[in-house]
Amino acid sequence: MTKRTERNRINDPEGLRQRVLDAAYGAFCTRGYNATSVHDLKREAGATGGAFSHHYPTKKELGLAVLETRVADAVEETWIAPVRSAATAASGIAAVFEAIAQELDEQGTVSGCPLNNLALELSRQDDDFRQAIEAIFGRWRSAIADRIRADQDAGHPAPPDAEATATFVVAAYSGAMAMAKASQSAEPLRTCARLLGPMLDPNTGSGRT
Amino acid sequence: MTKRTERNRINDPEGLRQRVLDAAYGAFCTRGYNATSVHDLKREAGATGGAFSHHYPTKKELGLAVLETRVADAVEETWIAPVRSAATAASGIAAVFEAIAQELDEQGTVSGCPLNNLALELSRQDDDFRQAIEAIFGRWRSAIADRIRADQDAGHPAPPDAEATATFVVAAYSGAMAMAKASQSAEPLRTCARLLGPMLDPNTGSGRT
DNA sequence: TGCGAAACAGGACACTTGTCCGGTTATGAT
DNA sequence: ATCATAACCGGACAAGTGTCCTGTTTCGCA
Repeated sequence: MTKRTERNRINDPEGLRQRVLDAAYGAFCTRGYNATSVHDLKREAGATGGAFSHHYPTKKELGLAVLETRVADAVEETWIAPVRSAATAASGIAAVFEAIAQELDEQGTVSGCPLNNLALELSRQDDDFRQAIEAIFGRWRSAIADRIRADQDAGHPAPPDAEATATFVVAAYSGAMAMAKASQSAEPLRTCARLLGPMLDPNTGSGRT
Repeated sequence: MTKRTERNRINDPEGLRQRVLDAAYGAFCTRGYNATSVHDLKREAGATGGAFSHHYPTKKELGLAVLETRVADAVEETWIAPVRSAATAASGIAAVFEAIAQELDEQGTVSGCPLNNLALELSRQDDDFRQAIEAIFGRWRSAIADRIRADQDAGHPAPPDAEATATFVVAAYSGAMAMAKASQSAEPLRTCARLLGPMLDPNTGSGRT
């Protein structure tokens, strides 16, 4: 009785899992976790109910998977790797700010920082989410702090307190992105990058007065 | 035959409206807009369905009312008024950071900045929300910029670009609060306040090296 | 005192939410 | 070829979602 359906189905568990993760990551970033229904995700990922809940039994498990894979990777690729491989912490951070600002200009709309979006929405909703988010924030901050310490050791001009400065950089970026989202403009990002620069490289501080 | 019910009902439209606003403000701050159902709000505010939708026909209208009254007032009271009446912009901003950090320590949990929470959740969900949020951000930033300009005019040590600095202060606070929420600790707030200080009052910058 | 409008009561309404279930198909090891 | 298991199908399910509707009660005003 179910003979008439397409008889060339193949199992692709990993592929389906990735499609679901991609759909969920995109939806969570633009619409948010609570505003996204699993029904929408099934449709966008092209997954049936059975397959969906086979891989991700609950929405929460999917959310954690999105955080630990997609969101963590995004932070790694857009922040950690560029800062680590830059000439100095100051130049690397400035480059990241500018790259993201340009990206926002190109695509016209501002969805905000994925980590920050989910952090504010889910930190108090569930402690498992909170811990996953805190861990990503921690790695982000540590990567910047490591880079500043490397500058210090190499004799480059660098702020004295690496850990505190790293916290400050992450905060300035997160807040700038929040304002950018509210105004749908990359301007707050560029403004903050400009004021952050002299702080990271004390030598360039007294250029304009 | 509804005679048996309590026959001493009195109409208190303004009081009910305030109770609903209070309940909604509290719920939106701690749980978020989308995670809060109107059913919960009815119960918490002690309002029946009829009364509720008489004053706030849709959830969106209630959300906008919460933004324009409660959230706007909160920003006014905790940020704008203290900064305006402080001796200098630097001291006022430092005092606000510390006051909020102490408040977080006392109550144990960190729900985050109400404006920021709603900004990230609703800015892309509905443009009416976005505009209301952007307006509050604008007033917040302007108040700080005005205070910096007043310092400049009075000959106090002050950063040169008042508008940009104001944006930076709001961003640093918003981001610090996001990290505070993720870590459930006031420490990011204090760290950022400490690094922000020398920037607002250039004279205290070279104290420690 | 009467009357129209506002305030409120309480439930109906259609729809969506997330999860679960019995059955079917594919796949790898034997 | 056999068989256990993972992968997948498609719909059922109860509980909730936001909104609306018909009455009833209160209240300002003439």
